[in-house]
Amino acid sequence: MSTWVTQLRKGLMEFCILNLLQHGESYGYEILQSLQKIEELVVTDSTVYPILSRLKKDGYLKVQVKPSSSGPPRRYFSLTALGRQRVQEMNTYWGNLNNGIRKLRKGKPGENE
Amino acid sequence: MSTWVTQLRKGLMEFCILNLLQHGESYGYEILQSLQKIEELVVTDSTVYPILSRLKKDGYLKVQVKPSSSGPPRRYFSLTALGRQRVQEMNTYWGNLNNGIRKLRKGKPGENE
DNA sequence: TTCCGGTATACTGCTTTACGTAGTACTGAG
DNA sequence: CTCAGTACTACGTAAAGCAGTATACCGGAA
Repeated sequence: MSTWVTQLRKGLMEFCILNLLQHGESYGYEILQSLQKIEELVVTDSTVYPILSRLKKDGYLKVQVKPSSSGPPRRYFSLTALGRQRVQEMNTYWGNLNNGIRKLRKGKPGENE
Repeated sequence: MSTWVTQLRKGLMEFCILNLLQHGESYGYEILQSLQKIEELVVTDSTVYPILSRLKKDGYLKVQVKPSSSGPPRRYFSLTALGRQRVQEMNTYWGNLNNGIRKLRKGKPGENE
């Protein structure tokens, strides 16, 4: 992966995972596969698991372990209230950021106020 | 600045600066001020200068020093052919990335193919 | 005139943080 | 026993940002 993309992803994978979990609980391995389906978001498990731990530690996710009939028990993660709020804020910021960048591309900022 | 934003910006500031320079040459201090005008892109000079050095070292920018009547000489940066190509690619990637994230938010990826 | 403070302009060292590679480990089915 | 499913960790790397440095010019005070 180009080094730029690696850098660009910082913070972004966390953002993606939180957005994914808005659709309902999921576990690491499944999240990983969901992300594989979008070319620009392909990641490895060593990226996903640390993010999940971090988000849990910070109170954005909660875990519930459930047995799997096809492997070790799954750790299902779901958003806490704090987590839902966080995604909201992140989505807002992401939108603004995109607007900013669009402005930047259109013309020098300040030329349109 | 929230730590998330700091991380999110990795790779992004470089992207922004290259896009800015598509409008014509500019020097560090001026680039800095152009970015200040967009709330989400406010940055300090200690972020901008290293990026400019890096981009020059990698052949994406070229420099031309010109005297200033109000301070030390300015180092004007402008895109090289390679640089122009790079911005192009980055913009494409950025567009795809946004699509991917939009998909992620709409529904679990894979549910719409 | 000389000095001084402020602004324009440029740079660097060090810290912090997240992604990614590589490696480990355990469970259940065939 | 091997393979897929599932989870985790150690370590290296690279970019953003804080804090500090340095130089050129200008306008006002002494």
